[in-house]
Amino acid sequence: MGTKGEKTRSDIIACAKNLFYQRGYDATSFSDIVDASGLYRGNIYHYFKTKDEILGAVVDQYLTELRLLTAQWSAKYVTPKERMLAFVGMVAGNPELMNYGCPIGSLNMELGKERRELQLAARALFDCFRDWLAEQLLALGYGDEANAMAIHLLGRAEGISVMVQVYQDKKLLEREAQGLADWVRQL
Amino acid sequence: MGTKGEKTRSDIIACAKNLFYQRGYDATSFSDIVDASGLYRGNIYHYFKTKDEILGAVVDQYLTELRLLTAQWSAKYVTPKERMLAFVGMVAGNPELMNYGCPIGSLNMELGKERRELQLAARALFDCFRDWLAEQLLALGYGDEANAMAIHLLGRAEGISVMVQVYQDKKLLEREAQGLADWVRQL
DNA sequence: GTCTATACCTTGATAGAC
DNA sequence: GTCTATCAAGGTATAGAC
Repeated sequence: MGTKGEKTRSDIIACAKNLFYQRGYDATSFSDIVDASGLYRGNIYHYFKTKDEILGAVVDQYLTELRLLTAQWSAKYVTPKERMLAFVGMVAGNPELMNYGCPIGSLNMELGKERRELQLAARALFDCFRDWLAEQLLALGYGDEANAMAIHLLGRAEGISVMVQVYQDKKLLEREAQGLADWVRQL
Repeated sequence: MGTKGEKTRSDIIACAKNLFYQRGYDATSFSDIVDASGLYRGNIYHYFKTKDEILGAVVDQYLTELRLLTAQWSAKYVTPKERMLAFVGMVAGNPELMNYGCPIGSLNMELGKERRELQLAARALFDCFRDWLAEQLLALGYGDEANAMAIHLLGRAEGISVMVQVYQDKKLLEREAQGLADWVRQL
């Protein structure tokens, strides 16, 4: 596999990732990806036979990024609370939420509607955060509850994403993120 | 306007409402609505010129239902807390959340992606719940915060919907709904 | 690995007979 | 108000020359 091919491939993935996030998976056509990438139809078909295949690669790309992100947080912050606050900070400091919502949440919701095979792959992105958060909660001394608490935290973050996207209100984001940070601190 | 026409029209709306919820707005084609309704293409075009028009009618239909629902809660329950618990109970007792998520939330998220004109109409559904919840919080003695608290409650409910749809876990729904009910009780 | 051309299907939308 | 036939546009998918 040559270097040029790898670049083309990753360009396609980056383009599709953006479009899927900003327009949604269904609303993005194969042609949209062709246009946005500046490549030729057949060239893209050389790498991916179907749109679903591209989605698989996009999810893999997300997964790689999320693993890197959580690893960086683990390296940068020492205490479990600081680490979880880094997660909350990511939500609070993401103004794109107002325009397109949470990339992971919106993708899962869309695929969760009668496309469960595809959603199962996208669910791994939630698992990634959930497991990392549960690790921190275990370190804080929570035992069996750690997993449920991690899902609670994730759900709160998703709820904030939804409301922020619906009302496009920066104050709302700040206020709710603050509330979630408080929840982490009182653990 | 004849009775028959009214029935046909409401049949179209009911069909589209179902499909939009179960598959999503983009994933539902005009032909899907034709097939599901059992009517003929041209007949549907007689009532609605575009798919967007059908969406508008579906949103209106939701709005009518939500207003009826909150009015019924207001009539059935006396205290503000009981009323808000009725809202939480609706979330807890809705197993369809596992399959398709929150109808209002998923519709808004989908339309919120570069289709803001359409999403603005769908936002009214959130406003309906928000205003009614804020009323209850005002009655509880919360002043300026009532609105923000109503949005917090709505957001929590949306977050639960997302996580339940993603993990399709009934225990998760029960546990999180319980937590939300506790939050209402401690107000 | 790059690019052109095209086949074929589904989409939203319409005109007009009944 | 009901139904049929059809439209142009845009969709996915593919073959094959370079």
